[in-house]
This record gives sequence, C-alpha cells and structure tokens, in this order.
Amino acid sequence: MGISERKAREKQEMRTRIIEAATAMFMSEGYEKTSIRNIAEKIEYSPATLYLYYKDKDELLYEVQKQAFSQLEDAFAKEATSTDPLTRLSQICHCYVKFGKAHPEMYELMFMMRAPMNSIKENESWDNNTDSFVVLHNCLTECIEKGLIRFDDVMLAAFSVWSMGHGLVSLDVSCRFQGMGIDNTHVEQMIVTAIDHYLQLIKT
Amino acid sequence: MGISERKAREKQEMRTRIIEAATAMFMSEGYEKTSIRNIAEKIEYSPATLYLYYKDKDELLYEVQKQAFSQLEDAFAKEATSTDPLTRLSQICHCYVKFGKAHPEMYELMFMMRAPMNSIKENESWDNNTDSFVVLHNCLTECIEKGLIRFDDVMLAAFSVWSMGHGLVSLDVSCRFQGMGIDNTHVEQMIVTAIDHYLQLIKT
DNA sequence: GGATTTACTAAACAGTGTTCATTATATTTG
DNA sequence: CAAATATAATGAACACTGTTTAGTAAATCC
Repeated sequence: MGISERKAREKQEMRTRIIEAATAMFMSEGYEKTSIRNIAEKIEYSPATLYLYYKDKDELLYEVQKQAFSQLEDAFAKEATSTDPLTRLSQICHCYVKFGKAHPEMYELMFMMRAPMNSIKENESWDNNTDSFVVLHNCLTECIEKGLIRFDDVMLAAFSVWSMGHGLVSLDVSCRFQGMGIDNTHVEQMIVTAIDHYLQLIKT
Repeated sequence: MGISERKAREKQEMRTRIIEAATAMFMSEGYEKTSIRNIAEKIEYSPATLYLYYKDKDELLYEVQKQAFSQLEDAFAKEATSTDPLTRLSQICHCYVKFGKAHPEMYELMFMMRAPMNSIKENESWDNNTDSFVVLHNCLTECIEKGLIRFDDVMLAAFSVWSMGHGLVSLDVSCRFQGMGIDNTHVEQMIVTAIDHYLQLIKT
C-alpha cells in the first residue's frame, strides 16, 4: 500500500516545513516576533493547521530546540577533533562559546528559556541535550582516566565545565555583563580568557 | 507648600504598592500568571492606572528586579560575615545558590530573562546588580591581595566565580540538569559539591 | 459514483499589553 | 463660597496572542 506511505511522508514533510520556518524566524526575527500566526503565514497555511502537527507552541519550540542541538552537535563534530583529550576539551569549550555568540536566540531556547521544557511528558526526561553532553562526558572520561584533570568524578567534572561555560555565555546573552565596569566590546575576549583560565585551573 | 509634598508621597506610595503586589504575585503565582490586569485587580485599580506610574511592563519588571536584588544584598549582609576572605567567599557562593533555590522565579527575573533589560535607556547601564556584585568584588580583591587565590585580575576572578555560580543555579532553575543521568533529588547536593570543588581549585 | 475518511480553514474564545477620550475628584483662583 | 482649572482614574477600544471547534473541500475507499 504505497498510498499510506506517501501520506506518512507528506505528514513528515509538513512537520519539517513547519519547524524549518519556525527555526528561520527564530534566528532572524527573534523570539518575540515569532508567533504561531507568523509561522503559519510564512508557510502559507492557516494557524489552525499547525495544531494538526504539533499539539501546542511548547511542543513546537521543543522540536526547534531539538534541531538547534543537532546543529551544536555538528559544530562539535567539526571543531572538536583533536585526539589529545585536553586539547579536545578546549576545542569543545570554545566551540560552545562561539555557538552561543553566533546564535543567541537559539542559545536562549536551548538552555535558558523554560517554555520548551513544558512539553516534556510525565515520566519522560529531556534528551535533546544528551548527544552533545555525551561529547563532553566522553572527553572528560578520557581526561580523568589519563589523570589530566583535577577531578575524580566524571559527572561532577561534566557539570562543572558545562556550568562554567554556560554561566559565561548565558550572562552575556542576557546582557548581565553590561554596566559591570567592563567595556562592552571586550566582553567576548573576557569570556575566552575566563574559559582558558578555568582550563588551566583544572589541569593537574 | 505641604500639599505638593503629600502628592509626591502618595505617588511614591502608589508606586511601591504596585511593585509590592507585582513582587508578591511573581513569587506566589509565578511569571506566567502575572499580568498587568492581574496586578491591577490585586490592588483594586484599573489596569490603565498602572501606566500612570510605569511606562510599560518592562519598566515594572525592572523595578521588581531592583527589589529582588535588594533582597539578595540583605542575604549577603546576613550570611557572608566572616572576616576571613576565603571563608566569606564560600559564604557568598552558598548564599547565592540558596537564594536561587528558594526563589527561582525571582532568580529568573534577575539573571535569566531578557524582558526587564529592555527598559534600560540608551547611554544608561544596568545597575540593579552593582551593589551585590561589589560584595563579591571586594571579597575577591582581598583574596588576591593576600595571595589566597590563583587569580591576578580581580575582574576576571569576579566574572569567573559569578559565572560558575550562575551556571549551576540557572541550569537547575531551567531544569536543564534533568535527564542528564543524575537523580533529580541529588542535584542540589551536586551543585553544592561543584561549588566547593571550584573553591578548592582556585585556592593557591 | 456514492460513502467515508482525511486535510484544512474561518471564526470565535479568552486572554495579553497598551492607548485614549471621558469622567470624577481635588486643588487653585476670582 | 463658586467657578475654573489641574490632577487622577477609568471604560472601552485596538491589535495582538495561543487555542478550539464547527464546518468545508478534497482525496481515498468500496
């Protein structure tokens, strides 16, 4: 029965068409300007149609978030390639910062906003971030195995490194470094310096 | 002319009545449920009246944020009292984490949400956080002067410590630690452990 | 070809932030 | 004190928002 397969394919095409439009609007116009009606208008469908493919806006945001994480993974795969775990750790961190700087709206959706997390069903856990977290986790496992960093527990190390990176990026994204006595154009450099300093600190 | 003074006082009373209602609703009902209409209803005034005292919602949020920072300062003043700068640094960090855990909605408004930052006028900078940041800055200045931590630059140290603390708290507030392979009830303990571990790392 | 399932949408609902003409109150002036 | 004026507050509207539902058009099945 090829007809039901085509239907399923068309349904999937519609789903990707929606999230691609949503993602594009998110990155160009920003979160504020992105409403269900705007997305519907962009793909030339009625707003009500979107609800045949996603149960509410949170679920849609969740799917956009998923795609954003897939982009972060790609960035890791491209830029964090060193076989030396310490070098790779540095690559991961700088890649993470670069990603946040390049796509602040996406970063907000991935790590800061509460909205997309609402669509997580009961007894189900958030797994959009797992793959990219595994990249960090594996790297730190290797670092610890070889005794390169001052951590015993891999999980503690992963959470610490991630928190430091996220803290720097998110405070920048939410403009909380402004008016803190540092020149605004030098913030980016300061973030890189802070990351490098931290990586020096955790070295054995 | 006592009559204009009374007018000014009444105006100020109304302003504080508004932000107190807003703050209370923020902490009890959460951000989602807090609208201009809800706040107006709470203080038994018309929604339009709020606009005679605050030009828009962002400005109102900004004022609520200011009060939240004043509460954080109070917490610092009460809990970070040690004369030993390293001990005081630890007190500051743990106090910060405790504050975020106790008032996640407020934390979101203070450090994560973009909204209140929109009301900052051009050529004016954000100063709601300066006082509490100074507490950290002063502490770290003393630490560096006495050669207690592995930092040369006070600003770099302040941004690093703040970012680590904020990273841990904000990832928790935005539920990003969920589904990361750690028991949800142990997240709080993990955060404390990560802070303590970091403080050990930066010690000379 | 007629019945039925599927895909889509127009219209409405309840809510939001915000503005403005109008009303009620308080103050100042003649 | 009464009239004129300045101040304070609001009702109603505007342009949005996410979401639901009844109804329509098209594709599929028998």
